[in-house]
Amino acid sequence: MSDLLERLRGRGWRLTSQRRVVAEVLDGDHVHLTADEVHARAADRLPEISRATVYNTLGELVSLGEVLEVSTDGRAKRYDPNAHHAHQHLVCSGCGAIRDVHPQGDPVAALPATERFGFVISGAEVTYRGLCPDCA
Amino acid sequence: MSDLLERLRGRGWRLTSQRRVVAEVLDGDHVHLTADEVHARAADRLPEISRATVYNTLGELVSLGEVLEVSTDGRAKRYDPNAHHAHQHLVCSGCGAIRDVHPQGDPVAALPATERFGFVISGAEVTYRGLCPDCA
DNA sequence: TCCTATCTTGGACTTTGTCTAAGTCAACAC
DNA sequence: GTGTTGACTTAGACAAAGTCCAAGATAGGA
Repeated sequence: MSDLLERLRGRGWRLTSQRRVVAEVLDGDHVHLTADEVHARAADRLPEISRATVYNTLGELVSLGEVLEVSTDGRAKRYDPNAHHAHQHLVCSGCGAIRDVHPQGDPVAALPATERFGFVISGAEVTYRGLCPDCA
Repeated sequence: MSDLLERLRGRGWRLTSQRRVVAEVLDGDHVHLTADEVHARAADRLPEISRATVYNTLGELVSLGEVLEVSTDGRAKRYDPNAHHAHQHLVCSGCGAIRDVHPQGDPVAALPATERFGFVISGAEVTYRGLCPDCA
């Protein structure tokens, strides 16, 4: 994730301790935290950080394409730092656990022209649902 | 939708005027209303209907499998009465318009066993994104 | 017609997210 | 190293979406 900070500096970002901590919290695989969870973990390291700053920083990371916004349950949005490798999500209907998964083929190709109604398609998001080994 | 009311009566539902109006509002193709929109349209016919009743009724219809809950934007959930024909959704990134679409093949089949991590998969939801003819 | 479990209501409350005005500070120039 | 300045952060008010509850109303069976 340190290269992320370099990329952000290259885009004219001021490198504040708050932004650094948010970026650090979002490091790793299969990370899908809500904004509140990001705030809680960031506050462990930087107790004064405000919710508004966490929301601002997450929004900036999303619009820069460094982080994906995922809403799998209609509740809080989740933030996925794995934005540079195409993937979909597998969600446990029992406990809500989320895994990144890689289906075969391109889902967009499965939509025939007659089913596109003149839309210019830019992409597709797939959410697989099921029960994880612990919940099954 | 009148057969829906019959099915509900068969399941022991009390047939109140509020439930009848909510079911009527949800009649038709390509209907994807938010709870607030359902409430507004229901209130046109039955001014005293409360938001709580609309939420209750929608929740009941969803758990009976008569209506699908769709959250395409992380904002308000939308309610889709087309629950008895498998379909996916195409959403305009410009204006938010939603169409029901029917991709080829089964998206679940595209997920190899090695990518299932021991989950028992129950289904998949696909959201296609793009620009509609008016917004393009 | 009466009874009662179920349903509805209004309003308080919670969660998630946005906005604003005032204060702070990173980065650049010197 | 010091000063300057515009971008950044903060606390708290606000808003949208949804849930919960106690009290009153009513559908449908007896």
